[in-house]
Amino acid sequence: MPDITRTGTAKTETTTFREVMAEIVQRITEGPWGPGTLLPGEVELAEAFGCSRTTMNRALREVSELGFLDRKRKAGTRVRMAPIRQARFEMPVVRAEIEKTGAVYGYQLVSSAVVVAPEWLRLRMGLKARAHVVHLLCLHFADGVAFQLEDRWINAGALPQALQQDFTESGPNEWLVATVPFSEVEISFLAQAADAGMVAHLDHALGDPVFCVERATWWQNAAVTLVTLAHRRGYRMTTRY
Amino acid sequence: MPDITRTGTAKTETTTFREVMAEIVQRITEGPWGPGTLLPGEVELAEAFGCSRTTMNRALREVSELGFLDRKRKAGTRVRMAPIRQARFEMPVVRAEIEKTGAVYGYQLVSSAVVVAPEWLRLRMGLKARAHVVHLLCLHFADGVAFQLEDRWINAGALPQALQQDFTESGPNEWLVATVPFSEVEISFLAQAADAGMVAHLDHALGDPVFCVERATWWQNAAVTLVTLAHRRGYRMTTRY
DNA sequence: CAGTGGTCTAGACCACAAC
DNA sequence: TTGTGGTCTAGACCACTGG
Repeated sequence: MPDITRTGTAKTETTTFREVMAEIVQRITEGPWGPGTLLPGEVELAEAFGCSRTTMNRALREVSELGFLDRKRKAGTRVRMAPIRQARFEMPVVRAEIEKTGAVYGYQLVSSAVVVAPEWLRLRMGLKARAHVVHLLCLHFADGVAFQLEDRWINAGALPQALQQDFTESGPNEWLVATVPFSEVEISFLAQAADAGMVAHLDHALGDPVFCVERATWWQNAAVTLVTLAHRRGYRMTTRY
Repeated sequence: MPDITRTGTAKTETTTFREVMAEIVQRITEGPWGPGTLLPGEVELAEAFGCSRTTMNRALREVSELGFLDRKRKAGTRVRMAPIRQARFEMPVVRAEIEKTGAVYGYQLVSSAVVVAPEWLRLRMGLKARAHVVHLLCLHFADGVAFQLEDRWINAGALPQALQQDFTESGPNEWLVATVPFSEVEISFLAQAADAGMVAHLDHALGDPVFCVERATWWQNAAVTLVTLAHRRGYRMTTRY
């Protein structure tokens, strides 16, 4: 057996953990390692693949993160009976999402007000009684056609700068990500019946099914903002894996 | 903020990469490393944190995967101006989703038929003309209440066993994941108006907004199955990060 | 061209969990 | 108790890319 190890200058390319990953995935999806198979230990695999245990460990760890493997100490590495079906959606800023399709992005502030938080919002975000919030309605256009209606609440207690901010030229989202960049987020996808606001600004009839994304944001345990993004007819959020 | 530190009472004197991660994330979110900051090199950081460069590399890599950092050779490691907003949804098998809430899972086959694929399906999945498909309607219950309506098409050309399979006792999903375990998947989320089938089996009125998940699956470039999962009223798909 | 991250290695100790 | 994965280390070479 010729020496294939890393220092060799042979034509055999160095064994990288990505190659090992690829081989493992292939053995799982097409090869001999069907669902439920118990894989050999790391040491044995490393020998068989001609790499160090460290490299094999990384390969197995990453394949595991892809959802194919289940790893437990002492129990070993086992091919999952069913892969972990996890969908990963990138949530770009609306502007980027629209411009990526080649369309021209447009923005319009529909309404802006400072109000006392309604009760449902206080409960939803954990606000104090009589907390003041900024309530915004904004429209995002793709090539002049309404694409998304943004209904946003900003907690003025946590973010008093929002009271002074001017949202007539650019949306609150872009201002927020620059101001409160890293925060805890809860995202929901849901189907909603079109209300008057959506009918007025999007191409919907009253009661039409509307695909909505709701995003609540906290920063250092304080509620920052809650936003509902209503999309135009036929919108779908898609991903592959 | 996700809990990065190891669960349990790790008391080791050695600096683990999770601790390093936690510290880095804290410096980014609350500390001195605001958006745009250029971090010191790995070697310098490793010294400062009292760990090896390998460990620091792993910590930085994982923080980077969380979406906080942007790493480039020669350019160095920089704090992102805006975090990568990505939502990650786990898509459990319905049974698991229902049983996780403590409810009792129930299943019922509504209808089953072998038909020639309609044109829209042929186009959607890339099937040959006159391809035969199995068309199933199934119901999933939580504590006896209809939870999800499954409208599934299976390509009999790619999966002839489906023609013999009996789906009266358990759903096609569980059979499929055991038969075609790892495949390429396209998932869409959308809002649909309730049709007659949904009205008949779920608690919907005609035209009600229904949250649907559509999943198309291929295996080795052959279309396997297309399924639409219609959910009951008020269903939301939620995730935190 | 040179600096930074990307990765590999060999060896070691440890934590968890199955037996 | 013991086997398996989890992780750390020190040192090394390499690949990409900014200046």
